[in-house]
Order: sequence, then C-alpha cells, then structure tokens
Amino acid sequence: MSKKASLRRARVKQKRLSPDDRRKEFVAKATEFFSEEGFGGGTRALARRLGVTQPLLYRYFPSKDDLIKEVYRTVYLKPLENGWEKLLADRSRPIRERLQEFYNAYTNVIFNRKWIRIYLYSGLKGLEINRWYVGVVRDKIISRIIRECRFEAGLPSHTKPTAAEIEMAWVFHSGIFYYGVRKYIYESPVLESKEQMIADAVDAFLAGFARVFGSVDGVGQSAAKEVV
Amino acid sequence: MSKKASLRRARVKQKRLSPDDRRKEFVAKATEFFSEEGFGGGTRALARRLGVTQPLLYRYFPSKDDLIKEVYRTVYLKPLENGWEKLLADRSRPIRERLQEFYNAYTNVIFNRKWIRIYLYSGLKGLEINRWYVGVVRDKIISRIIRECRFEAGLPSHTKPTAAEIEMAWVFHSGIFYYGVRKYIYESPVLESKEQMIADAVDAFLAGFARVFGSVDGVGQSAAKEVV
DNA sequence: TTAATTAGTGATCGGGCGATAAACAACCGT
DNA sequence: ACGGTTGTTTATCGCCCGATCACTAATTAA
Repeated sequence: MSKKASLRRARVKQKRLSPDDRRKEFVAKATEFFSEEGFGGGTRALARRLGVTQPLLYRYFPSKDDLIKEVYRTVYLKPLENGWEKLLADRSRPIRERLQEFYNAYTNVIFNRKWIRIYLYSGLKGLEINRWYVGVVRDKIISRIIRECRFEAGLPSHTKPTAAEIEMAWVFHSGIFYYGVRKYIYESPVLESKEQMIADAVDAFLAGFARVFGSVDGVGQSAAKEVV
Repeated sequence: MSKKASLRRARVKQKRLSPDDRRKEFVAKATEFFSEEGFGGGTRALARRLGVTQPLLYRYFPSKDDLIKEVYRTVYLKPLENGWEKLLADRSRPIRERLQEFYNAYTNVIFNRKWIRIYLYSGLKGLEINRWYVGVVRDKIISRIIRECRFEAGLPSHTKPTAAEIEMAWVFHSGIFYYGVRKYIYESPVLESKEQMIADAVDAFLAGFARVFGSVDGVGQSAAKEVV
C-alpha cells in the first residue's frame, strides 16, 4: 500500500498522461524528429525519443502517415495564423517600411531548421499541402506586394498583376527565403544581420521594380530587349 | 545449336554488357531514380528499372552508399566543367549582358528535375559535397559578380567584398535558382520565359546594387537605417 | 473497496531492406 | 570445340520497418 501510494505520488515513470497532452507532445516531438531524419525516420526511434514504446504511437494515430499529416498540418498552419495580409496592405505607411516589417515578422516564424526542413521535404514529396501553401503565398503575399508596388508607382493597382510582375516578386521573395535555407540547412555563413539582408533586398526589389515596370520613362516594358 | 546462335544474335535478354557501359548506365539511371525517390529508394526497385537483378549492382559498387556518392560526383561536377568564370569576368562587355548570358547558360544546365532534386536532397542530408558546391558557387560566382559590379560602379574592385555585398548577390542568385525549384519541384506555374525572368532579375539586381552600395550620392552605405 | 475503463507495454508478424555466396551462362583465347 | 574468365542470376541471410494483439497496470466511478 505504501509502495502503491509512493508510486502514485512520484509518478515514477512518465506514464499515464492525458490523451490530449500526449497527442500534442507526440505531434510536437514528431515534428522535430522528422525534420531531422526526414520522413523515412522510423517509428521506433521516434518512440525512443518520446520516452514511450513504439506501439503507443498507434493508439493515437492510425498509421505513421496520419501522424505525418498531422505534423504537416500544424507546421504549415502555424505561420498563417498571424494577420500578415493587413500589414502589407496598410497604405498609410511607406511600402519600403511595410515590406521590411512584413519580412522581418514572416522570417521570424519560418526561419528555423524545423520549419524549413519540413517545408523542403514536403516539396520534394510533391505533397498537396505544399502546393496549397505555395498557392497561399502567391495569393496572400506575392500578389499583394505587386498591387502595393503598383499603387506606390502610380500604376493601376486593380488590374490583375502580369506574369512578369508576379515572377519578379517571386524572385525577390525566394531570395529572402533562401537566406534561411543557406543558414539553417546548408549551415553556410550568412550576413549576420537578418534585418540588413531584408532591408537591402527590399531596397533592391523596389529599385528594380521601378526600373523594370514603373519608372521614369513612363510605361513599364520589362527588360528592354536589346540584342544580347 | 541453332537456339544458341539465335540467342547470341538477338541478345534476347540485355545481358553481358561491357563493364564500362554498365557502370555508366547504372550511374545515369541511378541519378534519375534517386532524384525521384530520394536516396531512401531501394536497390531492388532501382535494379528493376535498370532491367537487371539487384545483386548485380554489387558487382559494380561495393555498397549502395558508394553508388550514391558516384551519383553526387557526376551531378555536381558536370555543371562545373564549363568555363563560366571567364564569362563573368570579360570586361569588354557590359555587366548586364554578362550576367544575363551567364545565368542563361548556368540555368540551362541545372534547371531540370534531376539536378535540383539531387541538390536539395544532398543539402538536407548535410553532405560534405553539398557544402563544397556552395563554397564553389560563392568563390567562383558570387564573389566574381560583386567584383564586376564594383568595377562597373567605379568602386575599388580589388578589396574583399563585404558581407553585405556578398549577401545581396546571394539573394539575387537564390532568387533565380528558386525559379527552378518552383518550376521543377513544386511544379508551380512560373513565367514561361526563363530569359525574361533572368533579364528582369539582373536589372533589379543591378539597380538595387547601385542604389544600396554604389550610387549617386557617393559611398555606398547599405540600407540607410531610418527608424522602422 | 471493488469493478470497469483505458493508457501503456511486450511479444510478434509479414515484408522489404542491403548485402553475400554459390550456381549459371555468355564470352574469349586457344 | 574447349576450358577458363567473368557478367548475371537464384537463393538466402540478418536486420529493421510498420503494424497488431494480448496483456499489465494506473485511473475513475460506484
């Protein structure tokens, strides 16, 4: 009896957590685990890291694939909770400022080994959720940036962005994103100040956008085709 | 006898190739295979695709890992055979033209599903050869671009590029590279004309470089820090 | 205190994996 | 035509994987 009581008190092994906590813990640690090992990582190794036995995973998730899907869902959904669309669209502030602040905030969330690895792995797998996320970025970020740039340049901001404009914003966006890849995946030395990288990229993008689409001599014809 | 002869003639099963041809074929097809399946792909599936049995692989490569290393070697080395350094350094031609031509040529080699997938997989694995390749890009391409941009802007082109300059060229370079990722990995719609994408990116980069580092008001202080 | 419920475990299954060894069959010099 | 050489296959090993099931033990309700 006294033994029983002491066991109850000390909770010797970390057993018998509430199902909700366990689930959340599983998903969180599984995110870490798969981001390092890739989704080929074994359920036994995962369970070991969780401090439980492997079959327990199957009490909470019908299959490894379901667990993986849950990982994707949380990873991809988390960065979208914030109201970033508004930040970009606030025309009371200069576009340069908005872009800087947006990318500082956005990269604060996605620039970490876990997020980027999961993102790349899902991209390589060609998963639907990755395509969906790319679509969201295009519709909520890229398109918005073009519209704001046009507005700033005195161009019509209601008509649909052209493919060339979209592309230019993508190249800009990707350049920033890849800073994270170089830092957290390739572990290559990067400019220590993320803020400065973003500020410079924004400046270059704005200057480039004005030059290619907006600028001085009137209508934007992209990439004046002189003979190469 | 007649049977034997006919077999010899028809070469019914593709057996008995010369070791050299086999090796090359193995590496080539293995590149395709692993680029699709990831390096977790099985040797049996690979052998099936090659039309041979699985143990035959082990006559040509001591282990799966050795085969993979050979794949890396060929994939990474191929694009470096060309003399691209010279192209960027030819100061008799305008920098815009050189950058455009360089990136058109470079992307012609690396923009395909195989190359990009192998590259990303090796990056995620943290392999030495990937780090090495990134270093080569930095030393042969990124640094060179900065030097040429400086020269063009009348800045001293001998002193070592600053971290901020390097970073800006990386962001530019990565933006272009990621066009390939979006097209061949994410299979997302991109601007149909790769040439235009490059031309616009180059224009934006040059305008941005001038604005941030070079331009009108003399010395380049990067990203004039106004309060955000 | 006791019975029902349920979180967690131990043992195990079928299958695919990388790798090995022995048998077979095509080629080559003689 | 013949015997050694070598490219290729058949059969198989040990291992680890995802998944299942019967059992144990902690919790809860009576």
